[in-house]
Amino acid sequence: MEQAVGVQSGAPKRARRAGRLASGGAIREAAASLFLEKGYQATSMDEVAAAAQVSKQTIYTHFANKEELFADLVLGNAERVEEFVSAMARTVADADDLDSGIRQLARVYIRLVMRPEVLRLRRLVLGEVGRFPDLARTYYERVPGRVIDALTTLFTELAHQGRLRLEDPALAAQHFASLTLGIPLDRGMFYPIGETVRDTDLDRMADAAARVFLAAYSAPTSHD
Amino acid sequence: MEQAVGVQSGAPKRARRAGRLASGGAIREAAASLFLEKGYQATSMDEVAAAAQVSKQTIYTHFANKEELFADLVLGNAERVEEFVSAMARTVADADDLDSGIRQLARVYIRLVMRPEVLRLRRLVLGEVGRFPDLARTYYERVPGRVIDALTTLFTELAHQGRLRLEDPALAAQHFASLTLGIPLDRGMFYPIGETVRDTDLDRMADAAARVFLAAYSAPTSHD
DNA sequence: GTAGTACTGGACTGCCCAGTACTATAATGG
DNA sequence: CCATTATAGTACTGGGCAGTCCAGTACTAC
Repeated sequence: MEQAVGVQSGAPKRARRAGRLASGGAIREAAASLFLEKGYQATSMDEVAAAAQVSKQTIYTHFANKEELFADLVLGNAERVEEFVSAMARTVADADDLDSGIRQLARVYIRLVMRPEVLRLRRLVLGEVGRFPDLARTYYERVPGRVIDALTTLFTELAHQGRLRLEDPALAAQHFASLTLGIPLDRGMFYPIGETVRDTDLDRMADAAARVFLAAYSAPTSHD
Repeated sequence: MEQAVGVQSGAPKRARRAGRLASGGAIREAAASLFLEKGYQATSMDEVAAAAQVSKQTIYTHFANKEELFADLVLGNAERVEEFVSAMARTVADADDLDSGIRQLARVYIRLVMRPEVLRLRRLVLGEVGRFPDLARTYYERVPGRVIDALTTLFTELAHQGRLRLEDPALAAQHFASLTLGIPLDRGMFYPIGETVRDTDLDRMADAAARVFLAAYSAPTSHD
């Protein structure tokens, strides 16, 4: 039972990466692709190493273990929500009137959430709620929860301006989010990717959601 | 390497089950509990056998393999949706007026979906979309999709009676479902069980959803 | 009583996987 | 030119798990 005799004579088959620690990015990418595709348990560290064209040992110099790699993927892009949050405020501010602003807001929102990688990430996190409950909670707070908070702030402002009529801005934000995402999201979660809804259909649904929202919340003596 | 010498001398430690095939039920129950608690991959057949107080071999006489046991759990209670579907129609028919009927409908709907075992089942199915895409699709069609269909039928009827004003009953059904379930469901999916929302809070949310729905869809010259 | 059936209990096979150990090689910095 | 560091490559450990096999036991029907 000889072990690690180490008479390696093979020629180097793989180009070294240029920069220091540059393989960290490749590992992240490979892990993201595999986890999102196959799930946490079904993805082995050997597969990640192969996909990243990296040795398994290298993964373990960048990440303590599989769980940490997973958490990095789930929360890694959470800051990018801020971009969307500020884009939301601009969308409404730049609109000609409130109706078209709300309609446009619904359109960008639903397109953001229905992106295949977002749906896959949601599935991934939900599937592991049992194993990583804290991660799921943190993800919810930082991503969908953050958007709801931003909507609440936005609607509070619009109510102060007399452009929306509402008592509870948080509730209105939830109603807007539910109406906009609603069924497409629920359905999209259950159906495998590749069956993405067409953009024109998403726009139609967003417009319908905006119509219902405005019927309940637009100020009676607004323009139009 | 002797194998299966078979000098079993232990006394029978476990009472035999009375009826023929009675252990099938015990296996189903144990599997449901474990799968819903820990997920598909993290649950071993040995655990199921132990929880059902049944030998592993017995499981394999009732179910061809782990996958089939899983599918049985996911789709096993799908027919029970019909009970809810007919209860829905009755809820509205029995109500004093349309507003209270819709409000009551929202209340029973949200309570149905927010039950912990429903949330867990949804998580379980979503987490395995990658492995069992057909199962996820079938589950969606038979359970949440079935409810949407029933709502569509109901709203079509109410529109014919002149009690709702709508062009697209399917869209209205989706809006009703989204408004009612919406955020509580989304949030409930991400947060571990045990943090169930109080019934009074659910009622408050249901009433608010009904209010928005009626603002957009109730016929202008209705009673009240 | 005899045959059939449902079951127990446990061993066993074959496989997979997270994480580690160890040696060898390339790039970088002094 | 040498030391350090990141990396490759690969074998290995320790463990788990699906599914099978087999010997033996209870219960039922005839």
